[in-house]
Amino acid sequence: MKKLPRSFYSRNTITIAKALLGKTIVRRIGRIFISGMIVETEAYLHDDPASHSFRGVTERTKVMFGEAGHLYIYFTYGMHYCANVVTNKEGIGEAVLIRAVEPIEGIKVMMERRSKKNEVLQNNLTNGPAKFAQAFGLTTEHSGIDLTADEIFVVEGRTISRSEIITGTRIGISSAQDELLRFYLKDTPWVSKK
DNA sequence: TCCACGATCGGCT
DNA sequence: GCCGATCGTGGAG
Repeated sequence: MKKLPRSFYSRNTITIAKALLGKTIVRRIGRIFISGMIVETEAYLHDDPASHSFRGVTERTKVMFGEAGHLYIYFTYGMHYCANVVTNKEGIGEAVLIRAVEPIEGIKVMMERRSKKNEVLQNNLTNGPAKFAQAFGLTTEHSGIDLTADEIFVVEGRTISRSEIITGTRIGISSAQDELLRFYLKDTPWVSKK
């Protein structure tokens, strides 16, 4: 399957947040493939007080201001990582947070990383941004990786119709709480819990 | 230097 | 439903 090209990522961030739904994100580790269908995203914009880019370029956030189509991963709450896709033009500072995926390949590896039993049956493996990052083994060491290269990338998945996309408010933020910048697929048990 | 807080999760009541 | 874990980041002083 074909990787999404740079041009996919260097567009309007909200468009990309919706367009990523149904796509498959893949991590390759040697011959092992871990993949999942993206079912929930959030957009973080340049003039958005909830965005890490809001106060300008810092050591942590500089990759958000870099070229589109790279990963921005940050560490939070002293123990969790969250992964974003950098979007829009270089210098703008926007990204899409991947909040949840439906596991496809590498489920055994994901379960080992999450070190929990029956996670798949309970849809608990990747239904949250830090759970997804943990299952895929993503940390700040992977921040800045180019998604058009071979280690982590996104490919076409299921075709999603407009009516399948639910829009809502973002989760876990303390400013801009009313902005409708969260998008998820209807009728899937793999979205995060509120 | 210091320190409050966080794009969360899981366990406990 | 609530609360504690746990530490890097960056704004304040």
